[in-house]
Amino acid sequence: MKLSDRKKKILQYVIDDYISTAQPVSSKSINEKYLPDLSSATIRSELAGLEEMGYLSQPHTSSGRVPSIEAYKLYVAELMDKSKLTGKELGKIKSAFKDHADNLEEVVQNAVKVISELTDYTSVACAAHSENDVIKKVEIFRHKKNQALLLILTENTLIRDKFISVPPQMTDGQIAEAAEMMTKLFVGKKLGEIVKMPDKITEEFDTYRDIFDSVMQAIEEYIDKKKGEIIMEGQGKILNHPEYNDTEKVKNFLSVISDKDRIADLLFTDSDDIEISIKVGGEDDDADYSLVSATYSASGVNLGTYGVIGPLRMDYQKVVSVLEGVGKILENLIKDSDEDD
Amino acid sequence: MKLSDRKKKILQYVIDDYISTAQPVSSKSINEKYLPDLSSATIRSELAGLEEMGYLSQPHTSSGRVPSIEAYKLYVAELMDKSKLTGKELGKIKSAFKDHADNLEEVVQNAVKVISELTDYTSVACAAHSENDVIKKVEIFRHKKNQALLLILTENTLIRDKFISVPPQMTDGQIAEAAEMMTKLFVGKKLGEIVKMPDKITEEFDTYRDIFDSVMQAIEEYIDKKKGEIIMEGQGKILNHPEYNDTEKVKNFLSVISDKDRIADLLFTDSDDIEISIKVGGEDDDADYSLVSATYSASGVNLGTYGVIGPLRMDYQKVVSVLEGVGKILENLIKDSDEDD
DNA sequence: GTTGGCACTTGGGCATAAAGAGTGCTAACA
DNA sequence: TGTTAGCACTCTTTATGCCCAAGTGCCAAC
Repeated sequence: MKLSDRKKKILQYVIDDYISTAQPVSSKSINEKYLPDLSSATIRSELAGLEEMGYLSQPHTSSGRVPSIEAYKLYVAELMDKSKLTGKELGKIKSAFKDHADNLEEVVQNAVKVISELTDYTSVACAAHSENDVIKKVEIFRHKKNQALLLILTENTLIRDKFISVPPQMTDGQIAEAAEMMTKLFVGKKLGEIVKMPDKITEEFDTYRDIFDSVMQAIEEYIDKKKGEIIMEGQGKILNHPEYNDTEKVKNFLSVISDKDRIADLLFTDSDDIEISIKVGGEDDDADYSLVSATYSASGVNLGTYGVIGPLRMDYQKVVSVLEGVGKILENLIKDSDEDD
Repeated sequence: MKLSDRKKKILQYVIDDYISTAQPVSSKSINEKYLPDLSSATIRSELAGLEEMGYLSQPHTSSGRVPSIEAYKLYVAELMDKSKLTGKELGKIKSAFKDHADNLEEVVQNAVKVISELTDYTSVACAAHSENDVIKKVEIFRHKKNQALLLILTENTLIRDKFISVPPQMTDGQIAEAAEMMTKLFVGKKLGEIVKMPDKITEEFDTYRDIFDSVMQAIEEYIDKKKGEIIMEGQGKILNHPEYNDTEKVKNFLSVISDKDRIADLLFTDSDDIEISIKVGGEDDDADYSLVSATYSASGVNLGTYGVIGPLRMDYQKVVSVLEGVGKILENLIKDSDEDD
C-alpha cells in the first residue's frame, strides 16, 4: 500500500490531536476538526489503511486510533509543523538568563530549568568530556604537608580539581617545578594523546614520578567518565501528563531517568552535527519515552548536550522550538564570554 | 485522661504494626500478635482512650486505628526500640565505601547512595557553608588575557573556584602578588569576619582593587548560599511504599523534594548538637513527610548534614540505625584523611 | 477492671445492566 | 472508482444492587 499524501495528512492530524488531547482519536473527530469535506466513513477507511501499514493501532476494537512509534518517527521527520515561540515564552527564556552567571555550568543549569518550565517535561543536560580537549596548564600547589591541590585547565575551562598526595619532604618549589614541567610537556596536546604517551616519558620524571602518575591518573579518570554531572530539572513533571497516572509507569520512568549513565549515553549518541536530534522510543529496550536534544559548543568544540526527556506522546513542536530558542541564547552567551579573550 | 504505661505499650504496638504492614491495626491483631493475655475488648477500650487523646484515628468507623502525627512524635521520642543493623547491612555499608574516593563530596555521594538503598527511602545530603570556616589560602592565576582563575581554600577544602576578570595589562607577577597579599590578610580569619572587614582595608589594595573586590564578592556569594549542592538519591523510592500509590501524593512529594531551598532549610534547622534529629510532619505546612538527619563533621566543625526523607509512616528504627552505621564510617573516613596533615 | 456477646457501620468485591463511543462492512450513489 | 450513509457489532465505562468480612462500640456479666 502506498502512503498517499492524503494518508500523510490524516496521520499528521491524528498525531497532532493525540498529542494535544491524549485520547485515542476517532474518524468522527478528524472529520469535525480537520476535514469537514470528507466524511467520517472515508476517513475511517484511510485510518484502516494507516493501521495496516503499522502507523496506527487501536487500544481496543471500538476505540479511536493511537500513533505507533513508527508514526512518531515519521511525524518528527517530515510531518510535524514547525512552530514558533510566543513572545511571552521568549521573554521567559531571556529573563532566565538575565542574572549573569559565573560560569558555564550555571548557565546550563539555568537553561535546563527554563526548558523544563516551558515544556513541562523533564529536562537534562550534560557536559561532554572530550578526548579532544587541549590542555593549557597544569597547576599544583601544596595544601597540607602531604597533600596538594592539582588543577588541570583547558582552553575553555577547569576540567579537574583534585587533592593529590605528595611526599612531605618535597619543597613547594619542587612541586611548582613539577607542575611547570608537566605544563610544558602537555600544553597544546589533546587529552587523548596524553594518556597514550609512551611510558618512557615517565623516565624524565623520575624525581617526580608519583606526582606525574597522579596527574596522568586524573586525566584518565576524566576521560573515562566521558561525561560530567548530569544536570536535571523537573523530574516530577511527568506526573502532569495523563498517560502517567499509573504509579507503575511513573516508577518506570523515574528509574530510567535515575540511571545517569544511561541518560548520558543517550545524550551522546550520534548528536554530532545534527542540530536537534529526536530519539523516539527507547530504541533497543522496550521503554516508551522520547528524547529531544541539542548540543552547545564554543568555537566549534562540542561542549555538551541538553534536552528534554518525556513520554512518546510529547509535544515535539513545542519542545523543538523551546530548545531552539534556548540554543540561540546559549550560543550568544558562550560567544560573548569567548570574546573576552 | 492519663497516658498509662499500658496505653503507651499499646500505642507502640500499633505504630510498630502500622509501620510494618501499612494497614490500620485492629484490636484483634494486637491481641493476637502482642498481647495474648488481654482480650480484644479491653484493648479496644484502650484504643478508644488513645483516640480520644489524639494519638490515633480511624480512617472510617469500622476500621482499625492509624497513628496521628503526635503519636509518631511520641514514638520517636520515647516509644521506639533501638534496632541494630544486620551483618549483611553493615557489610553493604562498608563495601560502599571501599573504593577510595577522591574527595569528601564523593564520599558523601556514596553515603547517600547506600543509605537510600538500605532504607528504601529518598536520601539527601548537603554540605554546610559555614561563616566559621577559616581561610587558609587565596590563589589566583591567569588563564586568559583578561581572565584568571580564583581559588579560595580553607583548612578542610577548596570552597570556591571561579574565573574572574583581570586587567589585561596586569602582569602574572602582579596577580601572584595580589593573591599573596590577600592570603596574608585573610589567613586564619573566619569568612564571617572577612566580609565584615572595614572598608578602609581596601585602600591598602588600591592597585589591586578590582581583584580584591572580586575575591570579596566570591566569599560573600559563598556565604550567602549558606549551603552547597543538595545531593539526592532514590527520588523514586517513595513509589515502593503503598501509601504513595496515588499519583497526586507522589506529585506532592516530588515537588517537596524538588524544592532544593526548602530541603536545605530543613536539613539545617536545629541540627546543631543533636546526634540524630527527626522531624515528623512538615511542621508548619500540611505536608505529611518526615525527615531523619544527622551531621558529619571534622575536628568539631560541622561539615554538613545527611539524612532520609520519606512518608510519616517511616521505618524510623531502621533509618536511624542505618544513619548511625553510616555515620560511624563517615567519621572514621574523615578522621583518617585528616590525619594525613 | 476484664470479658464475651451482639448489633451496627463501612468498604470491597462481584455480577448485572445500560449507555456511549467507535469501528467495519455493505450497498448505493456520483 | 472513490465516497457516503446506515447499521450491526464490540468493547469500555459507569451505575446499581447485593453480600460478605472486618472492626467497632456498647452492655451486661464475671
